[in-house]
Order: sequence, then C-alpha cells, then structure tokens
Amino acid sequence: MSITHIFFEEKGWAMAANDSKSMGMRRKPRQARSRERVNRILDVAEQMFIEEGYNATTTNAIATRANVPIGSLYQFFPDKATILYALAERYMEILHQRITALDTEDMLKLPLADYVEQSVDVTDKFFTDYPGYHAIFMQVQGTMPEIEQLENALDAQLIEDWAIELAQRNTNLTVEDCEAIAFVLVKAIGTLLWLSLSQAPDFRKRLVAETKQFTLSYLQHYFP
Amino acid sequence: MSITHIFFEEKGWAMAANDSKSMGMRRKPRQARSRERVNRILDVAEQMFIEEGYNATTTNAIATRANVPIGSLYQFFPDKATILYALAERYMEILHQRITALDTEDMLKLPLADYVEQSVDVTDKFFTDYPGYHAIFMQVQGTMPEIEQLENALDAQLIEDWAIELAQRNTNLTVEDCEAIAFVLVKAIGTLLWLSLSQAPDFRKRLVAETKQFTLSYLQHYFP
Amino acid sequence: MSITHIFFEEKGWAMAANDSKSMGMRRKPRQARSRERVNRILDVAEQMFIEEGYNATTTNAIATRANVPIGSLYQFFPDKATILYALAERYMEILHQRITALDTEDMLKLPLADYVEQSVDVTDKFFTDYPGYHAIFMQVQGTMPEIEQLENALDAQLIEDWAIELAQRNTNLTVEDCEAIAFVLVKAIGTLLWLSLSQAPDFRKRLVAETKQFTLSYLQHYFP
Amino acid sequence: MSITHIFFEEKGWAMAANDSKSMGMRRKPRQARSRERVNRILDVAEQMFIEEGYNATTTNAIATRANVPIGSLYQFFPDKATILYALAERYMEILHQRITALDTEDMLKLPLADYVEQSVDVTDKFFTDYPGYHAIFMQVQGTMPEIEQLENALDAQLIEDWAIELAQRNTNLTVEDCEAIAFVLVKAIGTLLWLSLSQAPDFRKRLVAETKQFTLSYLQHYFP
DNA sequence: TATGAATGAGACTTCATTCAT
DNA sequence: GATGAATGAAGTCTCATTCAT
Repeated sequence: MSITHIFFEEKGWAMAANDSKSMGMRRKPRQARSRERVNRILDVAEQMFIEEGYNATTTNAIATRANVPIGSLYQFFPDKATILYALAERYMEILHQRITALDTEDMLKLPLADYVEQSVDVTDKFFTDYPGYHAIFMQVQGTMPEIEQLENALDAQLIEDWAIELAQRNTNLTVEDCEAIAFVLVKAIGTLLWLSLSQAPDFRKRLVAETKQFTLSYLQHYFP
Repeated sequence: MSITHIFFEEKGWAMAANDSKSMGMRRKPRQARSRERVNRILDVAEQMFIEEGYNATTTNAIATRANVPIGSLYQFFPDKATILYALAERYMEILHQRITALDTEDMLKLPLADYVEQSVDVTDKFFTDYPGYHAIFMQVQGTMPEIEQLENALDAQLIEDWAIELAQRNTNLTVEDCEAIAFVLVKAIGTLLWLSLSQAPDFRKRLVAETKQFTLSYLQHYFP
Repeated sequence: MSITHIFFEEKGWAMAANDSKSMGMRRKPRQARSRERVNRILDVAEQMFIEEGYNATTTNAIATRANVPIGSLYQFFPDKATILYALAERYMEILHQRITALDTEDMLKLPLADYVEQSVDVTDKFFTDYPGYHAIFMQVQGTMPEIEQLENALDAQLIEDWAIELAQRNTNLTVEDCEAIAFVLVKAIGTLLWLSLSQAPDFRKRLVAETKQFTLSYLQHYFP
Repeated sequence: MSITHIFFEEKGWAMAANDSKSMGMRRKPRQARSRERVNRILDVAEQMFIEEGYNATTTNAIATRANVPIGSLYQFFPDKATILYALAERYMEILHQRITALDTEDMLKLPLADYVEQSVDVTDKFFTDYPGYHAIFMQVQGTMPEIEQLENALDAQLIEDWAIELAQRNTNLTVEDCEAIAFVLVKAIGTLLWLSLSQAPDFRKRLVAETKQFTLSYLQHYFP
C-alpha cells in the first residue's frame, strides 16, 4: 500500500467524501434514483459554475437544468454553498483515487526525470479531466472559509505526499526543507497546468513541457 | 530609458490608467476633493472586496464606509464592475511605475542570481504592498471578461519584459522559447509569492527563498 | 359565422390573448388561485394606471394593493411593461368577444342608420365598461413600441372589419376607399366616445348622438 | 378684427403666454441671451419628449443637449413639469397667432366646402409644423391636471371659435347645438390629422381628403 | 417523501432638485 | 447671477430558501 494511501486513511478523507459533516449534505442519497439526482445536480452545477460563475448561477437554474425539482435539490443540499462543497469533495475523492493508484514505492525507484514526467502527467490529466477544479475554486478565494479549508486540505495532502517522497530520495533534507519544496512544486505545477488549459494547443504543449523542465531543474538542485 | 519603459509607452498603458475608456469612469475627478473621494471609494472597495468578496460587497456599503453618498459614487462609476476595473487600472499603474523604475540595462549586467533576487523581491514587494491584487482578481476569473482582459494585458506585459531580457542574455534562444519561459516564471512567481502572504512568517520567508531558488534553477538550465 | 370572427381566427388573436409570447407572461397561471392573483394584479394595475399614470405607478404599489407579494408579481410578469401588455391583451380579448358576438350577416341587412346606431353603441359600451382602454394607452403613445404594435393591430382589425362591411354595401368602392373610410370612422368614433366619458351626462349624451350623426352623414356620402 | 381675436383677448391668452402664473416660469427671461436659452431648452425638450417620452427624458439631458447648465435651467423652470407647461403655452401662442391671422369675416362669406377646406388645411399645417403637439400631450393625459387644463382651454377656444361661426351661418341652431358640433369637429379633425402624420405619404393625403369630406358631410347635415 | 409556487429582504441604479462656490 | 457637483429617496427586479399540498 502506498504512503499516499495511508495518509488519506489517516486524515480521514476517504470518509470525508462520503459523510455529511458540519457543512455536508442534508441527507445521504441511498436510493439509486437519489444518487443519480445528486450526481446530475453536481454535474450541472460544475458546468454552470465554470460557465457563468458561482454567484451568477442560481439554484433554480441548476435544478431546472438537472431536471430535479428545486425542493428536492434542497433536500440534498441545505444551501447553495454546500453544492460547491460537495463538488470539492468529489474532486478530492477523485484525486485521492488517482494518487493512490500510483504505486509510490515503484516511483521512488524511477530516475528523477521520469518521476517528474509521471507526476506532472498525472496532474495534467486531472486538470484536463476536471477543468472546473481551479476555475471554480479561484472564484471563491477568500470568501468561503469552509471551501478554502477543504481546498487547502487537498493541496496539503498533495504537498505532504511530495514531501515524503522527497525525504526518501534525499535523507539530508529536513522535513521543513521537503515541505517548502513540495509546496512550491504543487502550487506552481497546479497553476501552470491549469493556465495551460486555456492556451492554444501548441503553446499548451510547450507549457506542459516547461512545467516538467522547471520541476526537474528545481529538484536537481536538491537531488544532484 | 529602459526597454520596459518603452514597451509601456508603446502599448499605451500609461494613458490607459488615466483615461476613461469604454469601461471607464463616468466623470474624471479634476478637483482635489473629487480625486480624494474617488480614492477613498477605491480604498474602501479594495478592502471590502478582499474581506467580503466582490459579490458580497454592496455599492451602498462601499459608499457608506467611504463616507460618500451613493449618488456621488455613481457619478464617478457607472456601475459596480467599473469600480473593480478602476482598481485593476490602479494596480496596473503602480506596477508600471515600479517596473519602469528598474533600469533594465543595469539589470542585464547583473549575474543571473542577483537578477533573479532583485526581480523576485520587486514582485514580492508589490504583493506585500497590494495584497488585494491577486485576492480580488481570483474571484472574478472567468466571469468578467473586461477585467480578465486587463489582467491578461498586465501579465502579458510582464511576460514580454522578461522574454526580452532573456533573449538578450542568451541569443541562442528563439522568441518562442523566451516567451514560454517568461510565461512560466511570471505565473509561477506570482502565484507563489501571493500564496506566501497567507503563510506564517517563517514559512513565508522560506517560500520567498524557494521561489528564488526555483527561478534560478530553472533559468540556469537555459543560461548555464 | 361572421366575417369578423373569421378574421380574428386567421390572425390568431384568440390565441394571442392566451399564450405567452415574446413579450408575454413569465408563467401561465393554471391553478385557480394563481389565475385569481393575476386578475387581481391586472385589475389593480388598470385602476392605478388610470388614476396615477403608468409611470407614477410602482410595481410594489401594485403588488401591495393587490395583496400579492412583489416576488409573486414578478413570477407572472417579467417586468412592469408586461403588465401593461397583458392589460392590452385582456382588452383585445374582450373586444374580440364583443365584436364576434355581433352577427355581421344580419347587420348587413340593416338600414345604414340602424347599422351606425348599433356600431356606435357597441363601441360606446366598450368604453363605458373599460374606461381604462384609452386612458392607459394614450399615456404610452410613442414610448412603448410593443404596446403600440398591439394597439395598432387591434385598431387595424376593427378597421378591416368596417372596410369589409363597407365593401359589401357598396361594390363601387375600391378596397383603398373602404380602408380609408374605415380608418377615419374607427379613429374618430373611438376618440369622440372616449372623450365623451369625461363630460357632463347631458353633454355626453349629446356627444354620442352627434357621433352617430356624423358617422351617418359621412357614410351617406358614399352610400346614398 | 376677427371674432377669434377678440376671444383670445377676452380670455387673456395673449398674456398667459408671456406671464409666469401659478405654474409658470420662475423668472421671465429679459436678456436676449436668456430668451435664447429658454427657447433652446424648449426646442430640445419638445424634441426629446417626442422621441423618448416625457418621463424618459431627464432634465439633465435636456440641459446638456440645449447647452445650458442644469442650474440655469432650474432658474427658468422651477421643475420638469413647468417645461411641459411652457411648451403648451408656446403651442397655444402659435395657434392663437395662426387663428387670428385668418380673417373670420371673410371666411363666413365662403361656401361651406371652401370654408371646410381652409379650416382643415390650417389645422393640418399646424400639426405638420408642430408634430409634438399631440405626441406630447397624449402622454400626460390624466396624470398632469395643470397641463390638461391648459390643453382643454386651448381646445375649448378652438371649439368656441367654430361654434360662433356655425351659429352665424345657421341661426336656427342653438348655442348648445353649435358647441356640440364644434366639439365633434375639433376633436375628430385634430385626431385624424395627427394620426395622418405617421402614415405613408399617399395614405396620409387620402386621410386629409377624407377628413375634409367627413367634415363637409357632417356640416351639410346642419347647413343644407 | 416530493414538489414548485410563494416569499420579501435587499441589490443596483436613477434623476429631479439644491446650493456652495 | 451662473454653475454643475452633490444628494438620497425611491424604483425595478432577483433569488435563496421555505412549506403547504
């Protein structure tokens, strides 16, 4: 079992993604129909939040486009913010699955260049598959503490993962060193890959390549 | 005169920051009292946009806190969005001044490490002095084309500046190379320094240092 | 079936009065309670538009006097203008019913004097029953194209009806002749009867009589 | 001196058009510059009231388009309604001049057909020259008693003129008869000629002709 | 449980009028 | 007297959320 996996378990994220917490869903959908409805609501909300923005998207519009009565929507989600929160949780769950799918122990054996290559590609795939991730969360920066907390937790997890792997590759580095490096990498890689999404295809490819390059250059400084 | 300076002139930013354009102010404040009012409105708006978010901030609240009647606010700004736009222009003007203050010719003579050191410090100072810059514009990503355009123009300018300087340091690089590298640097440095603002002091210092390190490592790859 | 009736069907007015069109209602009231609400809104609006004028009447005042929350009002009517439009449609529907109730074929057999007598009386009754008709629409002349269009359509219909009947009474007249005569009659009779409403009872009676006389004299010129 | 003239004098209209009354202008413009300003304001207001409607036209817009500071506008006109009132007075003055220009005594000698011809033509010319007359006053029907009063007075004057002339042509008719007939004629002719303004040129000509025809037919009934 | 019509506080914005300069 | 920036009451309309059916 990968280290990442262990961390997720420890921090309770696997559960977080399914339970209703302080800011969670009102009722867990147990019936198949309900689960499908909830997913439709989240899909529609994701799309509309990206297209029109969180504030410009009305709950009624989400319900209408999801073919779900507004009353039902409010049975699953106590308020509009919770929809965003649930979306965040869904992203987290997906990212968790992707990361745990990578076998960390094998990755440690890879040469640094290959390790960077794979890590960036996995992140890139995530952004390609879920373009809403950044688009949505940027909008609520600083205005929705609950969401920000979740997002930070998500990034913190990624950072922790990197930090641990870095620590294992170079035992001379302190934990603080590793965490700072990992912070820089996760945030910089995340931003660049996200930005690359809205660029022309050729430039986008170039940006992904440069992302790998700067990651590698930076790491080579610490892992010569 | 620095290259940067020339570019700003060419592109007309210096004027853009002073004229009312398509999305500009309704009336330019010429009297001292009016100019003070407009600045008070912008200061209050900046503060509230950061604290409560753009959408949660009402025009009446801005007017009240700025001690300006709502009618007067609307004499200067045709609508709420224009306040944000004016804020963006103000940031742009300031950044323009700071950048043109650096003498580019001297910087080209600096060793790479010092060049990086200075560039990152200038950017960091800007974010420290104007913490609203990122905080505000992240919120409206994808929902306010006019603002985004302005922000992109600003970043594009910074990228162009970097690109030109890089081209002069290493004439083997193509324009495309330089622009891709500059894009990566501007966006990554911007994000990292902005994020560092909300970190604990020690970690923040470390992040600034790492930002420099990562910039240097990356550039050394191209400028050995 | 009368000619008038056929024309109304052809032109689709009967439907227009029931469907929500481009400038139509937001939601059609299907429940009895909703229909009653919509009617209360229209009644109150009619009254207030007459008493205070269209512009001086606020949507909140309408809602309050109709005992309907402002939000509900806006569920039926997307904006204030649509209330006026709906009022116009209601008048149109009523007038349509009244006109189709007259059996045109029988009227053609009447002597000219009786024909005039009946036609003027029907119009007069309409104005007596719906004093808002002219009062309201005069106010928005030249400022609300949508409404004007509807009003013109209504008058055009009346004119068309008259023109056809005139053509059948005197086959020597061209279509153009009939339409010009009908235009004059519809507009002049409409104005005079409407103005008579605000006159003292005796003078009002005299005016109705003179309206008939003037109509008859004019028609006798063409139908000796 | 014509009868009409005498009446105008008696009723004091000639003065009314120059003095500030209860609802009159704040200050009579005595300087040439002021008089010119007032006229420019009235011209602009007339145009805008026709184009945009009375309510949609702002006093600031009038002042701007008239090249008169808003403060000055309010020195001449205490409020917006007074501008409309002054416009009404200006129309009245003009109409008065036109009517007194006709020599009533000569007109009485004319055959009925020629008399009708001339009267309608004069009225038509007035509407052609001052298309705002009806356009503006229709809009404020029932919402501005002061204006309505003035308009009624104006029409009452015209009616009175007609009535007297009719009485002189046929001494068998009572005063009441003449007034009822004159009322019908003034209102019907006014409406039709005004409506004709917005019709296609050919149809407009036809309407003017029909207006003369119905006037003649109607009068022939009383003056065989 | 499911539905969707109903609710009303409150957002943005306008504009007739004033009054300090 | 002349000016035009300043004022704020009031208007239109939205939308998250509820609750009667």
